[in-house]
Amino acid sequence: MKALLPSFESIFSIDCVIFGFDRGELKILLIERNEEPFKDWLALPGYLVAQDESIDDAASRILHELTGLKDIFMEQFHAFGDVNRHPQGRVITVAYFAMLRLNGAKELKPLTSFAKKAFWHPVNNLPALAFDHSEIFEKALQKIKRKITYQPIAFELLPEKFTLTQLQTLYEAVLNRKLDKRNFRKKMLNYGILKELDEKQKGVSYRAAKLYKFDKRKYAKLFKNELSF
Amino acid sequence: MKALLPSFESIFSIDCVIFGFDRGELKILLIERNEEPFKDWLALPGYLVAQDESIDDAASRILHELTGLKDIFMEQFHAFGDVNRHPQGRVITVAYFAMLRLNGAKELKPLTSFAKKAFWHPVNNLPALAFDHSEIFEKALQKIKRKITYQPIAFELLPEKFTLTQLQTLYEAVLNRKLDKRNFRKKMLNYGILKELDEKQKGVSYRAAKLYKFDKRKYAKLFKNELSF
DNA sequence: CTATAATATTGTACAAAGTACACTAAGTGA
DNA sequence: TCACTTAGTGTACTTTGTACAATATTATAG
Repeated sequence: MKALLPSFESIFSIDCVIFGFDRGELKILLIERNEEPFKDWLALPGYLVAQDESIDDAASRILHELTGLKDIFMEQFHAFGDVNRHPQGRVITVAYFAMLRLNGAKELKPLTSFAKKAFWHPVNNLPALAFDHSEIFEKALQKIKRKITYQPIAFELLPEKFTLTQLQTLYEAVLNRKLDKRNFRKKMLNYGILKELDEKQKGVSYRAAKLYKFDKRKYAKLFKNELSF
Repeated sequence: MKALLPSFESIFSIDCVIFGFDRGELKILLIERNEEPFKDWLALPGYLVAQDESIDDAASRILHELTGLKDIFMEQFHAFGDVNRHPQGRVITVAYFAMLRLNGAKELKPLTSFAKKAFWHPVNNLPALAFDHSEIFEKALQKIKRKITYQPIAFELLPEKFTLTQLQTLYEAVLNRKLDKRNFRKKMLNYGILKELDEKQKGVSYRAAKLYKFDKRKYAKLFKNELSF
């Protein structure tokens, strides 16, 4: 397909901010770059969009190629288009985020040589990242902080069965502040979107907590109502 | 500046959804196109991004060239990147929105021949728009519906001095539902971000209402708190 | 078996915010 | 001065948010 107006052509990329939650810590997925510019630097998984793919498709493909992860639902959140954000030319990027449960200890394995490796890194103490990726990450963090207060995205980060304490720890990690235990439970249970299971936590050396599941049906009914913290 | 990886080049555009509020009606700014494709169709103001301008700068420039409007603060809200959204080739677009007061009866006058004219159109009964612009508009409308519930964007749509009834009518137009007068006033006045003036409405053939101003100082203090409707 | 250590679980009183609802006041103009 | 139109106001009730601490349960060590 021939472009119409060559003087307006730009290079276009996707960057992904993938959040995970593991042992009480919020993490994001980084790659170590294997190509210039910023060779050997840490960066968000990101690459160029081809002409024959939608940006949503490109996001899925790129994440897969750089990390091995497939079938991750990502949501677009911002385009970054400063002229000099890429040292070698004009590159506009659209950033996506996703939330991911880490329980399966999913294998991370780049499928291309563009990334040396992919790995999880705690969001606290992030090192300097390539390009404007630190800025992109910050914007994503702000986005999920807001979003967790009105949509049940937290459940995407937890294993299917979880305890209320785990849920609370996650909220605290994202919001970066302590919440009151009794009030948190009251509020969560009141929403009626948790299903209490007959099972209990296993393998802990203290009183085991009840396990819960997120009840998608009930949530769908309440969809217009928003949560707030 | 030479592009690095020619096979990844795309054309890149900006589209603007500019909301205005006039005589109780929510409106948006449209242009009539003067170029193929979609010649003579109505469309959102939008054009291509040059290689040497940031996307934010491009948005301001494009709005100015197509409508004559200057110094409008726009906020980016979504990128649209389906492969076939433009009939003649791959064009990725980033959409911006803004809120504008129409009181000054600002003159709309395209500076380029790309648009025959620019004009306000009520958001109800919008005609079919060029490209995927109807979809872009819908997304913008959803965005401001959400946003008006937690940020005082309503004030950008009203004249500097306004009555509480005008403010309420605006909220009702954006949210597309009736609100209770007493509760609305109680809530608004409670936020403490309105300054009551010594003036009254003029030129009405019934009891004149008090005029208010939005108090930016007080709002800034409360910035972390959000409104909700 | 008992004691200890660790976390799970629970309730109440108060404050703040949301909601439903209808009459009186003020200004205009005939 | 009367009729019309919109401005302006309050109360009772419900819901939600918030501050705060003691008891229950289980695992493990001795």
